[in-house]
Amino acid sequence: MSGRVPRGDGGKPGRKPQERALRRKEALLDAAVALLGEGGFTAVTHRAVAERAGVPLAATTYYFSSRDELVAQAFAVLVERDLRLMRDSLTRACGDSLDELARTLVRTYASDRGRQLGLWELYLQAGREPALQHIARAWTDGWDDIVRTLLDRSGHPCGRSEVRFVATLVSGFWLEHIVEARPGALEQAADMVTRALRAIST
Amino acid sequence: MSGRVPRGDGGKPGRKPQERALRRKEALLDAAVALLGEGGFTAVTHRAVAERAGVPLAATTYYFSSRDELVAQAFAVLVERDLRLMRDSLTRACGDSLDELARTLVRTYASDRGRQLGLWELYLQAGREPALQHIARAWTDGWDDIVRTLLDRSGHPCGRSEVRFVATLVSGFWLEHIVEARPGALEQAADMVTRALRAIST
DNA sequence: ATTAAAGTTGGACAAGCGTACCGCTTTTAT
DNA sequence: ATAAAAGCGGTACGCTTGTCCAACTTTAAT
Repeated sequence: MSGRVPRGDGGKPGRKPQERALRRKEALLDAAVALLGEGGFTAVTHRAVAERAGVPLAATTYYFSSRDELVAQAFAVLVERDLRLMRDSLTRACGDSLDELARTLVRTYASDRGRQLGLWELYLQAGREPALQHIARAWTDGWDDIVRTLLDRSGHPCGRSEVRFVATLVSGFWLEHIVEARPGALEQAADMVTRALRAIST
Repeated sequence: MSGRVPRGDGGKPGRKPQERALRRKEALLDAAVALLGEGGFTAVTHRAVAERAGVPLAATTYYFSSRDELVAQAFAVLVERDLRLMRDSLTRACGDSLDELARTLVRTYASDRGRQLGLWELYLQAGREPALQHIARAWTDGWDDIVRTLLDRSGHPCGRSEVRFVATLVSGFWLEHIVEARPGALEQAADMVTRALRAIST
């Protein structure tokens, strides 16, 4: 038999993967992530991903055993990148005042609508596919962690419940803004978050 | 030519639609709504809807000019039913205490996971398809209205911002619970909502 | 040098999809 | 009665999809 199954990750040593192959797999994931942001879940097809990554169609089935696995890995990458971007953006500018803090929280969420839509789409998909569950939870946990760090550093340390409170509220406003794009929603959200912060800091 | 286009809604009088046809269209919408809850957006195909409704395939294209329109109308029906169910359930049991109010708010959200998943799925889809925008907004507005009514009747009247605050918070917790299904999430959510209500009632 | 694994690829397959056609029956206004 | 509109539905077209296969080349351990 010829070379099937690049690495099920749990088998015998065999040969070590070649560098070019790793780059190809990465390119495929990048393409999948980009497509997911542009056209959503249904846009991530084998052919579209392959063409975008500049590789032949058959390469997609060589590196990913199924479409579900490709989508799952793309979801994981997307979550990882999103959390890092959010962390970087939030830890940089960090004012002391509650109002400024709220404004920073809300503003950061407002970048790259397509990517965020894709992210939420996959998050929702996790409600039906158990294989995506742990990635969805990792997103929530990571976001909670960022909010906690931010609150701590701003001189408003608080418990788990309060963190969940702020994180969920911001996520909720964010989702609404991404989907409905109502004018002035961002400012209102910032006001509400300010109020929430004031509520938990007493 | 024979009978094409049942009613573009905006044309000449022509003939009035027959009763059996209306029931059929309703059956198709019911089937679409059910399928959307069971299998999500992608499960709503012409063939699946037709089979479910007990009508031949061609009937779906007769009553709906395209799949997008079928999905859009199913979305509208789903929103309408959801809001009514929520309104009925909430206005019935209506305690006075903040804690009881919060618990009622959260508990009501916890019914029929599949239907809720489908609803959120379509809501998110509205972020990409402008045709769905007004339905998504109707859902948000309707939910806001229910929350306002509930707060008013419980002796905690408040302004628009405060209503948005509570509505978004509850929706956020709800969405998390539907997707991630973490144990104890409902109780935590109720506590947080209680805290939020206390924050806005002072 | 040999050999087996890994990587690579064009092409094909069955299945499912949205949609359109067109002959047919039923209703209804005249 | 008659004709037009509306309802009806079997069938098929063209397309996209996920997945697979068999042959080929490259890599690396022996």
